[in-house]
Amino acid sequence: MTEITQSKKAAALQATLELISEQGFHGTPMSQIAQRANIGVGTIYRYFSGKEDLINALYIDVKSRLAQYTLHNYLETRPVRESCMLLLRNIVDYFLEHPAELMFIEQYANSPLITAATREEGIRTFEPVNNLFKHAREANLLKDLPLEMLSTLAYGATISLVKLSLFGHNKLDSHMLDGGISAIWDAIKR
Amino acid sequence: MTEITQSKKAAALQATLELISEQGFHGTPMSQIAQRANIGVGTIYRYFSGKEDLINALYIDVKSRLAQYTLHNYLETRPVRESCMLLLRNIVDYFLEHPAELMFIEQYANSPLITAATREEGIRTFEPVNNLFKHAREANLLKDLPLEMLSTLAYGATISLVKLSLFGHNKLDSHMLDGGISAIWDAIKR
DNA sequence: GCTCAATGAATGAACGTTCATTCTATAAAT
DNA sequence: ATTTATAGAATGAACGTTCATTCATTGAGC
Repeated sequence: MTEITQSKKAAALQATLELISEQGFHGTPMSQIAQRANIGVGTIYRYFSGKEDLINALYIDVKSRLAQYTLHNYLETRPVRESCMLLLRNIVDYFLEHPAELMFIEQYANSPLITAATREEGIRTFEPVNNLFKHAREANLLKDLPLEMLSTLAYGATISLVKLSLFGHNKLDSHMLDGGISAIWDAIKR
Repeated sequence: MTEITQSKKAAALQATLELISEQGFHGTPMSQIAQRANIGVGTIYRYFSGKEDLINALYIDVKSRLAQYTLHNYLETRPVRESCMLLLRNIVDYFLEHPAELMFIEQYANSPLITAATREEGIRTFEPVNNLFKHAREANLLKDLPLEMLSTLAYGATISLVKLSLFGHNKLDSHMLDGGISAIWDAIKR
């Protein structure tokens, strides 16, 4: 596969992300995706077996990019609390810079269009992040609640913080975001 | 409008809720909605001007039922902290009993299908709930962060708690849910 | 007999997917 | 160096299906 053909595949994924995050899966025709990507409709079917395959590939793509950025600047050697808050701040920063990714992930994380296999692969990309939570628990820094619950609470609150900044009446500055993240830490800390 | 026709309108809304929460707006045909509601397709158009009107009416319907139940057992005379946690617990209980409502609200709260007017009307139904947060702030019980941010954090975390119980590997018992809500209170309390 | 709620067949627009064809780039032959 | 052959990437018109919406018809209540 040459670089040019790779770029067509990538263009299809990017167009799908933009359009589906605004109009939804059933609301965006393949013809529109092709138009936005500046490629022929048929070309999409060279790289993806159909519309459902396209959205599953996009899911993996977006989720792995998020997982990678979440560990941005992370150093094993820093205190656990600091690392946890950095991690949440990275999630905030990533989604503030990539709102279409946020809308897409939020809409399709629990959708029947995403296959079980795709979902599992998406979870696997987040293992390094989960390991950090395990360290925090082992250091006795977290509440006596299931680890899954603590990470879910933190993630849910973090997403709502991003949405507030993006869609609220005025976006939040960096200091305000840190205040929110600190509040989220209070929720999970022992 | 007789009781029978009222029941047809309600049946249409209920069928729309069930199907759209599973299949999405563009994924559920009007014909299927009619079939599920045991009414003719044309009948829907007697009560709603079209598919978009139908989903907007449903949005108001669901949101007002949630707002009503959120104040279940609420007494002005109780301590503010207790009231706040009751309120969050009511949201949890309501959505655990009505998962289709949860999926619907989550999918369409930020959708372009919901008009600005509908959205505003939905917000208005939650005014009594927001007033409780204002009381908590005036009593100096909350963090020095914007009120909108605190309520958003609490709501986001609460929703994620419900989702964990509904879709997690094992649902959470009442005591566990209270533990989660207590953690959420820690996030917003001073 | 009149009114109006209720119906679902009919309609035309829009959809996902296919595939015969064109285009492009590299290899082989001279 | 030039021509020819081959492979497979790219295309979009065409197909069959599905959809939201309409409306002529039916039937229940008064």
